[in-house]
Amino acid sequence: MKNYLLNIFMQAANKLNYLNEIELTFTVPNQKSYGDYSLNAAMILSKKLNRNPRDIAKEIVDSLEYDKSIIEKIDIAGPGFINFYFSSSYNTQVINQILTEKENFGRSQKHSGKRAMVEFISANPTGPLTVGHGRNAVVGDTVANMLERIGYKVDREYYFNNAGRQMRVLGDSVRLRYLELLGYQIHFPEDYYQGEYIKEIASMLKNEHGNKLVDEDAEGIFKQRAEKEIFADIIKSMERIGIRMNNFYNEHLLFEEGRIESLLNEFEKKNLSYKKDDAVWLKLTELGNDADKVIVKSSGEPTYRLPDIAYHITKFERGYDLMVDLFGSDHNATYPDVLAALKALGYDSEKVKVLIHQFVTILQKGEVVKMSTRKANYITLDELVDEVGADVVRYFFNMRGITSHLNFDLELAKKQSDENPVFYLQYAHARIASILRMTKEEGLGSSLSNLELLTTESEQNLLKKLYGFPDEVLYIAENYETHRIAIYLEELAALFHRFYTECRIIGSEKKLAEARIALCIAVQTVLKNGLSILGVSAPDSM
RNA sequence: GCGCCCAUAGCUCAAUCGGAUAGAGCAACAGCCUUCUAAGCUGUAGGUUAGUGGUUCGAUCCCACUUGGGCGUACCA
Repeated sequence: MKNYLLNIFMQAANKLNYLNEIELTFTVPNQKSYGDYSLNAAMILSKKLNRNPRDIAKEIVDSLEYDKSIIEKIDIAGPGFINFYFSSSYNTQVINQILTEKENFGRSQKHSGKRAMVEFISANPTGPLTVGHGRNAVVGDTVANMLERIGYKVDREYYFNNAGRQMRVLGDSVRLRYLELLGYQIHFPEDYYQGEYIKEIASMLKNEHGNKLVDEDAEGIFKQRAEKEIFADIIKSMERIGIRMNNFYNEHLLFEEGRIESLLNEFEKKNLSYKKDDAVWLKLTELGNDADKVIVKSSGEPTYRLPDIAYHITKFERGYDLMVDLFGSDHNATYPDVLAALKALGYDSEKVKVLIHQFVTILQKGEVVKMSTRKANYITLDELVDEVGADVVRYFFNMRGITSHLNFDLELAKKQSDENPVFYLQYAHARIASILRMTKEEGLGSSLSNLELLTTESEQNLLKKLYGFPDEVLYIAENYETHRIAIYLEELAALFHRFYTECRIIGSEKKLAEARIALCIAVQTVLKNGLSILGVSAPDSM
């Protein structure tokens, strides 16, 4: 539909030059009486041309040449909106398209040939994934899914570091628990990892090695084993909600390959760093940021900024056209440093898209749970999946815009699991599957030869909604607005449920019944395609 | 103090570059199953879009200030 409009406007632009000067945005009005698509160009132009918008609108409409069997009428309304009404028989053509393209309906080749990387989760292996990580995990995977739909070849990557103070503390936590199991008197510091999983790992080591490890230090087998077990756990948790990484990038590799060293040299050579108080500072103020930051501490250890920059350079070197980073809001101060440094080094930092999602506030018994992996005060993602299932978890985190703070009331999530909107979508899909089973028994199949019989309001509304799907996917993917897939699907499901209530298939005249079956298949296909972007299953029965 | 994000119906959230009468779900109330799944449908009620000013044909959206909240602001990651 939109493409047709763009076509006729391209022709009109030959006559009216000013149409070339603005971007034409066709929107779906929020009120049906304003047509299927609406254009506000006349109002925008009125300022530029200093003319009455309604006069401009009339001039535009008069210059359009269109097929009356496609566009039924064009109105000028309000201050100068141009409203387009498509014919009902044209609307039905979307069914042919969907039934031909099937799972590819909604895909676009706009960005084919390009490679993207989505970096997400990136939690260090110090403990299980929590509900807090869940939002990052689900949104990251969904962004990756969306980019794939618009043509990108996407890699999912998890960046982590297994060095540093936190990991030393982790190793020592396991060591102390191990000694404790062997009957030693220990003092377990408050700022050590308090979680049960530490004891479990210690217990494994005791079972396998007896008391042979008493003289080992924290950094050796204790830390290594902890990392291995925790990672195995993290990967299992990810798999439960359908996430599979292409690569795990260990920060340590940056040191091994000498990238940290050479990056430091490059900063020095380009006069972007200086020494002060035994530390090395990056001249971020000269690059437009607020303050210079330390990249190598006086102890000789680099701060996280340096490997972060080096890591992003590897992404450029690996040839990605788009690099998406998904962070929680606690990182909102760090990425400008990385981007500024990359730019100063000559990389096109526009190719890096940083998405910051706000935190999830967990409410348990009406109170806010402050999550801390170290203090073992957390609710794991696994516990949540056990409680409500993977589909609900994926849908819940995909339902809202990432800039919104998200309240997660655990009691409510459990109690209302039956009323979660995800079931509304899945129910629509299952209902259609059921219809298809029943109609088959009645000897009815789908037919595309009498689609023009689909003239009722609920049928027409469904058709128009279906038409919008590819545009919607493209828009959402290019703007990283994952939650709008959920909104679209809820609207589609609502239109279907209404259609279901108003329009019967079995019992209708055969030609009409078969056209309606075709419509059902089209709706089912789009529901399934949309749900698969979200990573939510589309059941055939519920 | 400074920076980023947020404030919309009782609750959780939408609103496609600034568009027409701000929409859903949940909760509440009133209806709809001898016929394809009632996990559904229909209707009612619910709003000074935190507040004040500004920009213009038009502001939930942009700007300024105020109030309230989240996260940062480390030689932690």
